[in-house]
Amino acid sequence: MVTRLPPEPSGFMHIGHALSGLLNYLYKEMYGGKLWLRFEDTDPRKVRPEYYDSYRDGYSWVGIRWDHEKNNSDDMELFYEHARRLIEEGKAYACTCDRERMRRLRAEGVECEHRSREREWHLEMWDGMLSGRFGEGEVSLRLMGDMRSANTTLRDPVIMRIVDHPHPLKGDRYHVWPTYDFAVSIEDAVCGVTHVLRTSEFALRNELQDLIRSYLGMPNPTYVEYERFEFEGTPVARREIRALIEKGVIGGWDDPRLATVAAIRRRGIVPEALREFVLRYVAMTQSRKVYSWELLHAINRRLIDGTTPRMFFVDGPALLKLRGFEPVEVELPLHPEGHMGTRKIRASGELYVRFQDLLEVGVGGVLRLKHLANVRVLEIGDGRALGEALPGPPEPGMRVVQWVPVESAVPVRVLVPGPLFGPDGAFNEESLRVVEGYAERNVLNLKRGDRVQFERFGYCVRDSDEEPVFVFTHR
RNA sequence: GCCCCGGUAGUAUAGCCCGGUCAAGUAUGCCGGCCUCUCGAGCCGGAGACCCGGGUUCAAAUCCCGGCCGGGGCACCA
Repeated sequence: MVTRLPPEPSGFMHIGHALSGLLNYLYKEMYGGKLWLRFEDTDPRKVRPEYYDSYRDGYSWVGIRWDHEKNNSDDMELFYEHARRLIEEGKAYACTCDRERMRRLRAEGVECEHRSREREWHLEMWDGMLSGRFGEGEVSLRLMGDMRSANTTLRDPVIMRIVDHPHPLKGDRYHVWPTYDFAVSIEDAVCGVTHVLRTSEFALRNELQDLIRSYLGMPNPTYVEYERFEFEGTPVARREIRALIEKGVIGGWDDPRLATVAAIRRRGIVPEALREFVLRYVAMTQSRKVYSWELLHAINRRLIDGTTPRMFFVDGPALLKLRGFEPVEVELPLHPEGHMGTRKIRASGELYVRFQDLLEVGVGGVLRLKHLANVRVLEIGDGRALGEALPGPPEPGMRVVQWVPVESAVPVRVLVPGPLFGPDGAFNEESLRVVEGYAERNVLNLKRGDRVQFERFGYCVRDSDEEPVFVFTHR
């Protein structure tokens, strides 16, 4: 069994590519087969050199290991050879119709006069294409298909066309490029691909690609189609994302609200979570699916929980002064199960706690400063309060809260991404909330990419080495 | 407009091909409880679905027909 990953290096890799890649990888692993990474880079105008690596990195990151790699652009001579053979055998012809006319005739199912020209003329035109005698759009090579087929892709599609634009890898060495269907058909056969697992927008092309191969005497693969993967409130279409970036609505391709691999990685999703997600929730059915992020987040949470240290972060802080409190240094576990060691915090009589907690406990109420002391609230003012430390251990029923000493508090910002679009398709103005507050000093020991769970707030990833800025992963 | 393909709880899936064991399983989310010095983890319990209408059959989520709804394709892009 041989499967393949066929990315077009023309934009950033997103979660859909990762999921689809995982499906191909997992299947070939299951059957002990081979996997190809093959770049579909036959449109010189769209391909950008930096995206080749973006896919290699992305696939590697999710844990995919491929057995072979190539670029379609490496096989230009092969495409030329097969194209010529098709003309010689009367299976392809040169056509000088302009784009508009070709489109109309194909829609109407009508053959043009070029189709019935003599073979020598087609051969001569083909040679002319290769030698640079024609400019872009003047001639193209078409497959002898079926102009009356209900499947419109079979109506003599163009298989080779002239492109006057340098290719990022090949420079201006080639001016005649294969179209997608021609390149894929040949490459899948050449690579020995036995199973094509892909999204269903290609379904109509199966018949065409099989036809091309039958003309060339090549074997066909088995096709398995499934719907594209969408996630709630998150656009995946490149042009849509590009528009958002250009409008300045989002920061870039790794904006944490996005579903690009760069974004979910930055946000703290681990690759194992994606793998488990595929096994558990992804089915190769053709029904429409819009996954909710919760499904992925729940898996991710379980995976990172045991190895993520806990720290204190107070959002919506209020200054709490404690009457009669002796400064102490407390040592608290980095993880409730105790296997991650401890951290220390020196606490004095002035602390930040969540104002909301104070309000909910109310004057006269008692709350527990976790691992520090019980406190009776004496007064609550505007963003400040006065309390009295009580001796003794925590008692059942007390609200246990996080706290940060004023003198060592680190001002922290947490970027909390939400859905970019609401269910009605309207842009979500609050898609990125910036939560400000104070965190314990120990957060400064965290490096960019390190995760923490801010207790009673959620899992976060440090986003910058210079500043204490975090990205919210999930609850 | 033409051509394909789908429709199981809020979400994603299992079951459908080979009709009965499905008064429909699982996960997540939600609600309630237990546990816990986090609103995290863990444990227990609860509510929640076969798009609609016909047909075939002793029996239909499963087979057939129609309708409705949804998705995709109709480039010298991939």
